[in-house]
Amino acid sequence: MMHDLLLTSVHKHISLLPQEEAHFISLLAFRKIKRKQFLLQEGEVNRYASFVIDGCLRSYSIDKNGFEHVLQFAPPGWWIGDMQSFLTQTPGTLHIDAVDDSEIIQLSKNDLDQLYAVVPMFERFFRILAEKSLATYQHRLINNLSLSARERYNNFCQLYPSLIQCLPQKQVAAYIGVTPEFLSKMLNQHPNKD
Amino acid sequence: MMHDLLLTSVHKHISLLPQEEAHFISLLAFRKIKRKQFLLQEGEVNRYASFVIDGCLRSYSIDKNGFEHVLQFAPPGWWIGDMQSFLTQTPGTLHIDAVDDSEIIQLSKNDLDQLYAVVPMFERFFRILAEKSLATYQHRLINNLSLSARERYNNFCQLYPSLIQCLPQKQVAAYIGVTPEFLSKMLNQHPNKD
DNA sequence: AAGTTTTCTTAATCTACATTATTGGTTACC
DNA sequence: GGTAACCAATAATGTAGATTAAGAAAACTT
Repeated sequence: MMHDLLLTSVHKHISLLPQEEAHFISLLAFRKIKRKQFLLQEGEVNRYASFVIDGCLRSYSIDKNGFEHVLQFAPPGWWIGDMQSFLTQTPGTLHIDAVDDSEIIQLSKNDLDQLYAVVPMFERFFRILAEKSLATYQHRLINNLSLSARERYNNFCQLYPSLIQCLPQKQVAAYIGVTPEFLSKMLNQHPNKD
Repeated sequence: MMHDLLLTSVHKHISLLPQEEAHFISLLAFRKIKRKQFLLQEGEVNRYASFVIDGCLRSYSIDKNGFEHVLQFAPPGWWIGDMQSFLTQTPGTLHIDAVDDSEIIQLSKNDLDQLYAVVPMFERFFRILAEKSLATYQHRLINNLSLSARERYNNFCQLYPSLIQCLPQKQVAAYIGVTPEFLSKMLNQHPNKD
């Protein structure tokens, strides 16, 4: 069923009564996003948490020279949003769009806040998600400070083997923090060097 | 009183009954850490969440060439730990030591897990902390991908004006991701350029 | 199927930052 | 109070990766 992936993820961390689960499901909205369509643009308020069930989205910022820097790719099973904007409900700095035709499930900030009051177990669920995500970003930051471009690329391949196949090279470059030209040169001059 | 700073922080996000607060306090352990003393070393399991009430700690990793990269500074009012190690209770990759003589309050992973069961409101407290921290790391990552060393330095000064005063330059360098030599040159060649 | 857009490749040149080495100035400590 | 340990400054040299520019190869569009 449509919510299976999300419910599986929820049940991995918390147990719910049938009516709690039903209430949760009643708050969810299904939505399709076509390739290259925006889910969010810089300056907008991120009013929904979005869970990807098919396709792939990405969040990124555009710097003052017009270059894109990818914060996150979200294949099925991942949440995506502009955290800062979502938490404070103020205009954000990130763009989010679909790199493939995608299907997502959305939960509004208002509904989420009410969900916390009605089913406090969700506090735990999102605490655990946030903590794991936090540890991941800390690790990525350390990697960016200490590894070479080649090492960051190998890392990415190892961490997201499914993404490497479906993403254009320039997106990978914008994630690991090099120009597309340099990534191309690197891959063709020292192929598969590990 | 000794726990004031921590309780103020807790009350900013959640309300507690007197006996809930008393229970929380009963789980806390006070500890002093002398300058340069280790709170945690690479390969150890991080069994305690630590809240700084005086002084300043830092967490950092050491790369294969022996260079330090600072993940976080923790002045009074901040939590510090190796998140990955704390969550999984497996050996971690970070070092944590005191940059000044410090005083901290510790809460063990076991006690914290029990606290969640006894006083579920703490799920919310630590969810909020994790979410805010997550947004901060995302922002720092984007900065590292898109800004020059000079801009990252200015950013640091603006974000942590109190730290700039008490930290040696080489620690700031290890945080923003440049060598101490380059930071020194940068500051003396283009002083205060903003 | 031709045309348009996007992505990848290659190569020359450039630069932000690293590396190495030396110095002098503090602070910590037997 | 001397010596070790640490920290900042400076400078010469080196390099990973950026920039610019161009053309080739895919990939969508109609």
